[in-house]
Parts: sequence; structure tokens; C-alpha cells
Amino acid sequence: MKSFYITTAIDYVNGSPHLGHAYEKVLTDVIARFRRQMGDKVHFLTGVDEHGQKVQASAKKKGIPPQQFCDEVSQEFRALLPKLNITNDDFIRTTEARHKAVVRAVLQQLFDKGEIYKAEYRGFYSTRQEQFLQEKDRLPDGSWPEIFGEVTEIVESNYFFKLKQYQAWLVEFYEKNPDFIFPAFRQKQVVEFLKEPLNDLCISRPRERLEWGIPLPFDEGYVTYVWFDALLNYYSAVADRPEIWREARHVIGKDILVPPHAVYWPIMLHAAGLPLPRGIIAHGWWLQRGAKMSKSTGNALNPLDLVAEFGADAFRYFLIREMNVGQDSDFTREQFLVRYNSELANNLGNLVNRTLNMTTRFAAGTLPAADATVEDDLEKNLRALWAKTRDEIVPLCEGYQFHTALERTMVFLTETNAYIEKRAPWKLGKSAELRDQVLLRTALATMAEALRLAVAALQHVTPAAAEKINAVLGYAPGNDWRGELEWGTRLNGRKVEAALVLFPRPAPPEKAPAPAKS
RNA sequence: GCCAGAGUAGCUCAGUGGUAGAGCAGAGGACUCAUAAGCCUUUGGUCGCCGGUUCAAUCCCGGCCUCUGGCACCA
Repeated sequence: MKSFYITTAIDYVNGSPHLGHAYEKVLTDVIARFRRQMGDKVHFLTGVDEHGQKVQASAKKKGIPPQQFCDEVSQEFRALLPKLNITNDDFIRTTEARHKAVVRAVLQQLFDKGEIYKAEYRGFYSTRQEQFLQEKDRLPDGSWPEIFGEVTEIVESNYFFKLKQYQAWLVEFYEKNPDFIFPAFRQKQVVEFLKEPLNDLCISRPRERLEWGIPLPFDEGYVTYVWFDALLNYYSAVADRPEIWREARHVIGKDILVPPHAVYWPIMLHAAGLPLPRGIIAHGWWLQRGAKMSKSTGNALNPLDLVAEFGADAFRYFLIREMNVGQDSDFTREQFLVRYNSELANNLGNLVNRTLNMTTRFAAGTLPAADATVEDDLEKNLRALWAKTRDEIVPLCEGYQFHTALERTMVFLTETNAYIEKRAPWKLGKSAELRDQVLLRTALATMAEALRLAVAALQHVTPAAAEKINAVLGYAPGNDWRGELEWGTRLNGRKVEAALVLFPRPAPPEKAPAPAKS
């Protein structure tokens, strides 16, 4: 069984989860579920980043120890996962002993190899913000912005990682692995970036300035700064299972691709003699009217509100249907409702209900067998469309084009609805003719089988709905997903439920929407 | 400034060297198994601008304009 290890970025606990966090979890979960369906042995990791200046400051502000602060905020992020139906196998916190031990071991190893050295860092320091400033922080007239307060030039000793000496190696690596980063245009950006010379990387902070971090094993007067702490979580979680680590893929936001994940991380691993991940998937951002969604601009949507209102499946479906992985996308409640109503409620949900209803009404609730002797173009065309759809969606999903795969599945559902109109079982049901009765049974079997197949194609995106639909069809899918995608007779003789309203239409906009029960 | 992405119907986007496509929204119709759902038909576009190549360009080339993002210690 092929191993597949996938990670999300770890979230910084100095704030509450928002849509961006939720999207990354959902996208990674969809990939993880898809790979499981394809037969891979998946290991799915997510977690939180808990060290650093901001956490230390926030804890101090609340008058509680940093660890307690982390415990509280981490719980918020952790609680998000089951609500989104995320199937992560592990959840790592950078304050855990297993992580700290690996970080210290890697740092010590690199130090022993001479990859880390101590040097003086000279720069402009803002006491108020407790950070070094960059030249680009200056105002056009050369002065420092008001928020930094008093700025003084100071000299500080720190430890540096020899990043620069691996630049040529990294350039060559990207030449040899043109598909390392998805989407491809992001890798081009990285290659462009690497045309400028790199500097060595400052990886420490003196304890007087930053207490809340992992102490350097070779100098306890310093803690390690973000890179060797946060990035290493991917490895520290599976450090004892190299067969998993070798198949790592990282899902991250485009904002942390360059330089952290595309430059620092490969070089860190290479310097430490560790295998590199298989690839990086850099997703885009959700925007609102073209502006990045963030807390500071006051337009952040609380994802849990939508999940509570419409259910995790509808939320997951929208995120995956609407976003072309790697691109940015707009998020509006209006657009959400368009997708929800037209695709989930009307196209899929209504098909479920009418199938159940007709089976109950015209076949006493037991799905009949199709009769091949009466099948004509209507059935053959639908089957042919399914074969085409199935052949398309598997490679689309393998290439992270989930939005297109969903679109193809919707086309198939639309054609299934159209098939029903053309066959009109409600007319056949009123006829006593033998041929009409055979056609009726064929129609019922065909629509149910089409529904089962579409649901199989959707199940990594809308797992709860898939389970529910299979249940009302009296069906329990097997473990061989590829086999489940074959048009067949699996539903023959199944006893179905009389009705199921999935994705109920929300109340008109004037009134408050009714709470959804998925 | 440099690099990248994008400019196609009201909205979101596909697309190809040879009379412009889909979904949604809008309009009309027939039907009734169904979540007033589904189905059929339909209105709607000088494919950012200017040149060039070509028998022929939205798609190729050059130039220009506009929007978005990235440009190192910031998660």
C-alpha cells in the first residue's frame, strides 16, 4: 500500500480561527480523503504553532502563563476540526515534548556539522514593538513610523544558519523537479526569487528578548526563532517513521511559500541530511470584494456560523467548488447561497428525494432491476456520460482540480434529472402495459444507480451527505472506491426510505434563515 | 522598478488559427414524481486598446492600458 503523508500549515495561536484556516483544513482533508479512496495509506497532520513574541505578549496581557494561553487558544483550533469533518490522524503542538526534542536534536546536529555559527547582528531596534526593523520599514523621508516609538541602532549576538551556501544546490533542485510546487506558476516565482543572492538565516533570539521558545541545545541563553521551530513540526510528528516522512506533501497558503517553505525548508532538510518532501501545494486566499479577508479589516467571516447554519458538507462543498486551488476567490454569502440552492438543494438534494419518492410510490420502496432488453438511447447515453465523467474526475482530482471535478459531477446530475423527465416514470406508473412496466423498473433502477455513482464521486467533499444518501438507498459501499465507480446492479432489491430532504432551502432573505439540519 | 497572474455575455468563468461557449441570474413554455424543485426554449458579448503576421485572429507576434499578488527573516 502506497504511503501518502499530507500536512496543513500549523496555525499561529495568537488569534482565533477564521475562514482561511478553515479552507486549508478542508482542502487538505479533501486531498486526504481522495488519496484514501485511491487506496493510499494516508497520514494527515495538522496542528498549531505556539511559540514566539506575540504569544508571549498576549499571555502577559491576559496575566496568565504562556502555556495556559496556548492551551486555551489551541483548543479553539482543535475544536474546529470535527466541526468541519476533518479526518486528521494527528494534531501537533510545538510546545509538545516530542516536537521540542526533535528540534533540539536537529539543531545540535547542524551545529556539530558547522552549519550554524554565531555572529553579531547590527540593526535598528524598536523597543516598543520589541523587534528589529528593516530598511523598508522607513517612511519615504527616512524616519521611522510613529508606531515603533523610539528606534535605536543596536548590536546583538545571534546564531545564523548557513543558508547561502546551499543556494546553487536549491536552484538545481528546482530545475530537476519542475513539478515540486503546485501550481506551476508559483514555482516560477521561487526560481525568480532565487536569482537574487540569499543571506544566511538568523535562527535565534536572546532570552532577554524572547523567553517563550525552545532553548538552543548548544547555548541555553538563546531560544530558536520561528523557522527551526515551526517548520520542523512536519518532520517531528513522524520523525520515528521515515517511510511516512519520505512521502510528505505540504498544503500551505501562498503567503508562506517564499521564502519559508520553498527556500528555508528544503535547505534545512538537505543540510540535516533528511529527505525532502514530495511537493508543496500553495493555495490562494479568500477575498471579499477583492480585499483580503482578515480580522483587522473587520470583514472576517466566522466559518463556524456558516457551518452551524448550513452544515459542514455545504460549507466544504462551496469552498472546494468555488476555489481553483492556487488562485484567489471571492467569498460572499450571496454566492454561497447560489451554489447551495442550485447545486446542492435543487440538483442533488431534489434528485435524492424524487428518486426515493418514486421508488416508494411505483415500486413499493424496493429498487427494481433494470431490464437491458428495453434499454435504448436514453439509458445508453446516461451510462456513456457517466463513463466519461468518471474517466475525467479521477485525473482531475489527482491534479487538485477538484472544482472542475465537481462541475463535471454536477453536469452528470443535471443529465440524470433530464433523463428522468424524458422517461417520465410517473406516466409509466399509470400504464398497465407490460412494456411500460418494464420501462418503469428500468427508469427507477437507472436513476438510483446514477445517484449512487454521483454520490461516490462527491464523497470526499461531502462525506456526511454521501453517507446519508447511501443509507436511504439501503446501500453500504465497499472499500474498493474505484470499483464503486462502476455502473452496475449493486442497488437491485434495496429497500429505500420514503423521503429525505437534504440541504433544505433556506428561508427567504427577509426572515432569519432557519437553522439547517443536514 | 522587477517578476507573476488576470482582463471573453449582468455575475463567475471555459475555450479554439477559420461563422463566439457553459453555469448562475433574466424571459417564455410544457409537465407534475419532487425541496414552488426538475425539464425544454430563449434574451444577451465590437472576446481590454493599437498595430503586425496570415486567405483568415479572441486565440500567434510587438506595443500600450487596467486590475491583483509577490519581491527575505513578516506565520
